[in-house]
Amino acid sequence: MFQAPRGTQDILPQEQPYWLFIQNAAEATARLYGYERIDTPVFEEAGLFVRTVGVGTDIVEKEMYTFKDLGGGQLTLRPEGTAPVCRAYIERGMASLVQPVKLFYQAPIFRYERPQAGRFRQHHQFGFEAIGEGDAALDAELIDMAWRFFQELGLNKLTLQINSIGCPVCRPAYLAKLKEHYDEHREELCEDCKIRLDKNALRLLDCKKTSCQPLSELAPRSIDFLCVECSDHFSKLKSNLRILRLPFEINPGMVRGLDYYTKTVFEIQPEEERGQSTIAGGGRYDGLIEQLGGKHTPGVGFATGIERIILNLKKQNVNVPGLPKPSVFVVWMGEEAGKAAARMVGDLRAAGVSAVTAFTARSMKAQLRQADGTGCHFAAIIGAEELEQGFITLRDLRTAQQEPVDFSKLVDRVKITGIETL
RNA sequence: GUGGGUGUAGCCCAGAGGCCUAAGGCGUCAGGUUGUGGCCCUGAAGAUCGAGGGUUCAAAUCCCUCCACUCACCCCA
Repeated sequence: MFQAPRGTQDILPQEQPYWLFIQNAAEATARLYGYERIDTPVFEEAGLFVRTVGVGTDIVEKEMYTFKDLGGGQLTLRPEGTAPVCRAYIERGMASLVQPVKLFYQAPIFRYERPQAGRFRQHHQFGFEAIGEGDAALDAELIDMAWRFFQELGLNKLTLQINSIGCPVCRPAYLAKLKEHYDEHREELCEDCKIRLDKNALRLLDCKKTSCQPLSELAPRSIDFLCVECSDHFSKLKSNLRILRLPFEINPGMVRGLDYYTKTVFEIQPEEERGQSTIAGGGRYDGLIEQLGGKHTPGVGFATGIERIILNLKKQNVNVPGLPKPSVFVVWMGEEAGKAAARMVGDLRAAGVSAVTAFTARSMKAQLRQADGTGCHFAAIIGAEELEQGFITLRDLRTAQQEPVDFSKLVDRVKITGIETL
């Protein structure tokens, strides 16, 4: 027996209403803020991610699906969405469009991880990127859009955390201070953190180990070391968020797992949740485009995990609209009626009415059961008598009311009632 | 990568070494109505008891290995 690869899942029909609901909300929100859809390839040159996400990060170090194709190139299944969009921005000359360029996407994301609740090897993200504008007003607008998106979905009890991790001007001095601080307490650090100290000191801040937490609380905070530009940027962000009435918290310990972030970083997560519960995360990446060989171009964006949103929709018992079922089930008895039924189903469909029927001669009981099971609103019954006199018996499966309807009037009759949704 | 839990029909699950030729419920299919669904009744199909090995006269049940799922750590959406 074949099984779906570890950490992947089939999205079954019963799950699809959630997906459609979220997709609709995301697209509506994107439109509201002037974002246009972009789709980039599922795989890219491995170097794109190695260079931007960062050599020392978990994603690059141990989570990428990288393979050699028949041409010998090293390709990687997209482990995150921002770098490909930036690549496309440069490659497709979007610098010559009106700035900022606002793009959104829905994309499968691949990371080789141990699966658990809300974590998969293939998951799906909606991502939003605004490239070509460095002002904090854009950061605030982006965060506002993320927030509105979740409101739109009906998710409550969310928290918004922000931080600023500086830029290449001010970060070196901060990192030096940070290392100094942790170096003094090297012996108290957990094993992982000792390694982090040399490789990526920022990561020390969000170690959850109880032994490391006191040290992190005493650690110097990046927001105290910001250069004038970053500091002004952060102030404007906070002020704009207040204007927009977004309830944010400053979390000086929040860092993100990708190296390209500058200045603003933020996360949205459900209250009273910890661990892998973050439903949206993002920030500014002012150096990314340049790093990829483009002109210096600021950018800011965020991504949200669809599977985690669904998890929360279910946890919060949010009602999502159901998908439409077929409207009419054509029941037939006898070979001749079967032919008429086939024609009738065709006519209904041609008129835009969703219709289904039985493929083999089955008892009326069986056909009506099937009609019931498929969720049809009507059963259009055609047997010897109907055939002879040119009408069908239209049964409303919810009220069990029946009426004779002329062949020629069937389409109009069921159209008036409208296509039913569950 | 590290630790814990769990694997019996499509789904939920009983079963704790011989009475298991593996029970029940949901679902599916059929019948109870010569042309009428949802409720009820009857019947049928559907399980190499996750895989492999071992212990035993005897294994779904005990032991070992592997695999998968799941939860947590790590990290992230």
